[in-house]
Amino acid sequence: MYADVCIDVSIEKLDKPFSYRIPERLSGTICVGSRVRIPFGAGNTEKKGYVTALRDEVAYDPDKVKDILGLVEGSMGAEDRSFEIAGFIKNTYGGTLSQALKAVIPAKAKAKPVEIKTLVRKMDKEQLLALAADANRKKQTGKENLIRALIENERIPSTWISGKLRVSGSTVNNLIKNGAAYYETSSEYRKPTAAEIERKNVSLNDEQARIVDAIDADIEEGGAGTFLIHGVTGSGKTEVYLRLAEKCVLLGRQVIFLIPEIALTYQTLARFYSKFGDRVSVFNSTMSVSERYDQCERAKNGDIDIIIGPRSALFTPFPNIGLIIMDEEHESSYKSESTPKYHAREVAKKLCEMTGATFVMGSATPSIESYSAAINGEITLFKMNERATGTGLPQTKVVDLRAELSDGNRSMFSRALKTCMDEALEKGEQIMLFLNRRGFSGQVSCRECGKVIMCPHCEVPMSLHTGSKLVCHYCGEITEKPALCPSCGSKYLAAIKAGTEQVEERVLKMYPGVRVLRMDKDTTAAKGSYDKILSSFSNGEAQILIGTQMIVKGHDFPNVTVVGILAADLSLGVPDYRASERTFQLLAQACGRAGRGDKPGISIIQTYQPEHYAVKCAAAQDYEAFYEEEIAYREAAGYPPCMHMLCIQLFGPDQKKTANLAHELSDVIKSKGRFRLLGPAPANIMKVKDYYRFVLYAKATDLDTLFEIRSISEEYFNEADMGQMFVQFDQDPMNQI
DNA sequence: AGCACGCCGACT
DNA sequence: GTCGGCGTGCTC
Repeated sequence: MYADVCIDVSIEKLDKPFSYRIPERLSGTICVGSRVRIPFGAGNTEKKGYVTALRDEVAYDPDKVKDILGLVEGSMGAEDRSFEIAGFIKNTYGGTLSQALKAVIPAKAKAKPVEIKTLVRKMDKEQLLALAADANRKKQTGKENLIRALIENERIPSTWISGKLRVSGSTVNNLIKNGAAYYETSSEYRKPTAAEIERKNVSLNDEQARIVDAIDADIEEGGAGTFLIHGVTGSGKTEVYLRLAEKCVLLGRQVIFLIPEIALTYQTLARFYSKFGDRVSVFNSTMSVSERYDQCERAKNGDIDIIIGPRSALFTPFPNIGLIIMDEEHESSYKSESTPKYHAREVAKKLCEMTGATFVMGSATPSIESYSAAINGEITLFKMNERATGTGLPQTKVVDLRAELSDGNRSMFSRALKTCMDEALEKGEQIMLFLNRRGFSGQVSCRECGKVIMCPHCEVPMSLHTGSKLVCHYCGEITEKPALCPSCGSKYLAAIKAGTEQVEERVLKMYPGVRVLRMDKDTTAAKGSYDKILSSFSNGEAQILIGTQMIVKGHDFPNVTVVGILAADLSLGVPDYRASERTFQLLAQACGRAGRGDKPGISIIQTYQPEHYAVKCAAAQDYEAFYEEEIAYREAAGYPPCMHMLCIQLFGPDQKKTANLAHELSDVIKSKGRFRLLGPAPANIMKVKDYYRFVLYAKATDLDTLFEIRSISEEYFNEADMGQMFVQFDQDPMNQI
């Protein structure tokens, strides 16, 4: 008997099955998914891998086939299921099988924390410069590069060395031997936090009961149905989830409850804890390897019924999944941002098909994909319109910043917002100022008429480069920046810039002595500072909270009566076909933040584009109207979900070579068939860490065409002289890193 | 990733 | 010539 083994190395060249003989003594103990030890390479170094298939004969030269050494002790083999999912991920999103397996297997080994190896500089810079010069003289380019990197950085993670720098291990060893640097290994351990218990007894309203009954029926018959609950904030979705979970557990099946990374709030957790006690567990990315392992063991042994966690919780090895719930379905954190770039929504769907589980998604602002699937009848839609608590929606007011400007108000606060802030401060109420900073990428807009310069071919805003050139990041179109606004002729045509720091400065100038908290990437860099800022605001330690996206998610502040959205349209200008959708979601969420307590609240949306449908619909809290406009745009412009897209990203240290590779690839793809290609164009952020990035977009009405393009590309890259260049595929180009 | 082979500069 | 070291290519 022979076995195909997928070896534990995430190098594309090795991403193929290697055949091994199963020796007599092991026959019967090895099956598909087994974790095995195998001799590999000329030196027969011991490697680990997963058995992907069993077979009676091998295609490879039988004389060269080696024996499997044995099973790996104390490790989790890949369950049949994780294997199937890994295959699905690899096929759908690209990447290697071992990468997919790594994403899918929740806990690999029993103990052993992940070791992070870092190369640390030991010699002083002069000595290293001498070494570098020596290496240069001997034409040892790899060594020279490594030394130069070491001169610039005191510490170099080992992933850089093999990845970015492409320096071989022997070169590193040589440097260590010379005493130029040494390896440092470190590991991290953290503990999961326990949520406190809070009991609540809620009865369902008619709307909730109707939904629970319908989905219950599907759970009971194992119908593997997919449901979307479109419910406004505060409509009691969590209670519905709880009832469904309860039903599922009663039937002896397990529940996976997915939440966006950022929304790991105690409010939700506490409600699950109070209902299910220690039969529920939490999974999160900061947990140590052994903690993860424990969770997996508990799940496998039937010690828990419910797991709550971000997208990785999807891979909990429950024996009999009956229900997967995805809360805040539209959140972008459900998509993995590193290879394999899978989307938890699609993987969850697949998992439900495999296990006969029911899939329930919920959101106040569903993604266009899901809603369109619901409209087309592919999934079942439920609406929850009643607010369970009975409080009305907050009042919203849209302020036209162009009018403010023409009335002589050049400050970032409109008169309406200023008045509301004055009043709230006087009454001792709290204020949230939300700065939509997503569109920082240099879109050019007219300060007088609000016109944003768009690419003539792609309907995305163009970005300003080197002061005078406008570039489209989707198709590569380049034009000169016009001196005057093409729409109204104004000379106030400039890239918009605004940051939370400037806002804070202004607020302090306007209200001296008022306590202000700022929350953005800078102030939340330290671990735990996120919760700290939110809780100190919640305790009333500050009256004004200024922040980016992160302040609008989840948290309830009952004392907040004014929400100010400064420059709402900034995120409309992101070169992304999803800009309107993101803007609508953010605005709708932000508006929902005001008046969550018993006091009435007001949200003020300041914008240069008050007539834009994303702004108008968010202010009116009208999702359907927004959807109609947005789907029409996607249909007309050929964007998902009306068409599928594939993003091919090319990275390389040499701008010209990388661009050439991108062009050659484009030609190769075009020569193989009549495919719809856009680009190549420089990526949104073209140069990151000395690597230049180029992107190519492919569009198709069916996914198979895109898969075909991907395999053509992969084939091309296997034969091309890639040097230090590499490539990434992304089935959904939402986040161009 | 890691091992062997082979090429190239440096040194006896 | 030989030695030592780094680039290159292959691994069931």
